[in-house]
Amino acid sequence: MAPPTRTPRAKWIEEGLRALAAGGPDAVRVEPLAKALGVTRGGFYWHFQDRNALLDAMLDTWERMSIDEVIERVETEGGDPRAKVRRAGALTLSEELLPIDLAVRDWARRDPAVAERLRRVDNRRMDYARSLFRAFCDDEDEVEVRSMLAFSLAIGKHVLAADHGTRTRAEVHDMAARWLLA
Amino acid sequence: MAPPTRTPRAKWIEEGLRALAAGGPDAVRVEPLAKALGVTRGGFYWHFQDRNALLDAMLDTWERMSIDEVIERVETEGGDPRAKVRRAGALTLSEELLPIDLAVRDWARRDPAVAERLRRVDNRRMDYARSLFRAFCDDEDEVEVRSMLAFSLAIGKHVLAADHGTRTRAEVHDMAARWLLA
DNA sequence: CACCATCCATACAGTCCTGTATGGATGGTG
DNA sequence: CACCATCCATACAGGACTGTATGGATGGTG
Repeated sequence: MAPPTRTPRAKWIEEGLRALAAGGPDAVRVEPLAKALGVTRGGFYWHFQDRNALLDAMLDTWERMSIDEVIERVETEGGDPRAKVRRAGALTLSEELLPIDLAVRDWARRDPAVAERLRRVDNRRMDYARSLFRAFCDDEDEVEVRSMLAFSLAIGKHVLAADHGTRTRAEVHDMAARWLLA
Repeated sequence: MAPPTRTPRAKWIEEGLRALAAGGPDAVRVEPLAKALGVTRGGFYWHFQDRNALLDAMLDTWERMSIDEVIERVETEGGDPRAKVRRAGALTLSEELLPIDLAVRDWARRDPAVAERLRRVDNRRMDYARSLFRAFCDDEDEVEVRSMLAFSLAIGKHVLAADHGTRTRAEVHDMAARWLLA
């Protein structure tokens, strides 16, 4: 019923996400992917209609990975709301997910379908952030401002290229996070 | 001495930046650029050694545009520090410069030379932001945090895809900015 | 052990791009 | 008006990739 496939669909998607993270959507090319997997393109067109079908499948798994799994992990681990905010930020922008997230974010600027997906994901993230901030912040405007700033800070941490003099980026990030969670 | 050149160097750079903003570095291709300018590639290789030389030249002019010109304009217009912060943010992420900035930021993730340029630019921006925040904020740690958050917010404003319920993005951004400038 | 689902290799036609070479065209300058 | 700097068109060779077609190979199942 389940023969041990050699290069199943998921492998192509995984390698595709790696390529996306490293070089953007234009770097997701069937031939190099096959080379990276040690095969030829032969099997690819058995799994996928064409290159676009792979791109779609990649976005599907990304959507699941970067929302459902993150929220689930944060909730099962528990902790107070402040800890959860930090944990959710750390998880969604983990070593593995961060480069994909940034690549998708850039991609969304030129592809409306990708933009729509990103909107869904960011909305769920913001909803979750709001729910956490509300636990220790009454004013609804302030909840919105803090959520927005927290999200911006999480992105900015990885996207800004500036130095911070004697401080490290992590130190500044931590001070800013403390400010937002006060 | 200066014959009215038909498609001078600057035209190629300008069109190249347009392509960069629209589709990232991979979209900066000589043939399509020529088509957009209504000529063939004939003249391109007279101005530039190769495609990479154009990319370099584009980054040169971007560096000038997005720092020197912005700071100069903010300083000549004057105003109090809080107004200057807002003005600098609005200018560096103007309709014209924003998409280029985001494209360069993404590009920097996979090209060390671009990353180095971005670092130079972001450092000058942060230095300028710090100098403005210091005008109404004594604690040096707080200056750093506010600068970092302000910069992150400016990026986040354009990069996050979430909605804000009944509020608009501009309203939330304005509330957040007020918070940071308090 | 025959069969069939699953996957792979190879070859081909077609597209789009790069960089180079070469021969103009155009218009201000001396 | 001849000249020269500046720019353009065209043609060529080569590279990387896409999608399709076709003929296997491999291994669990009945």
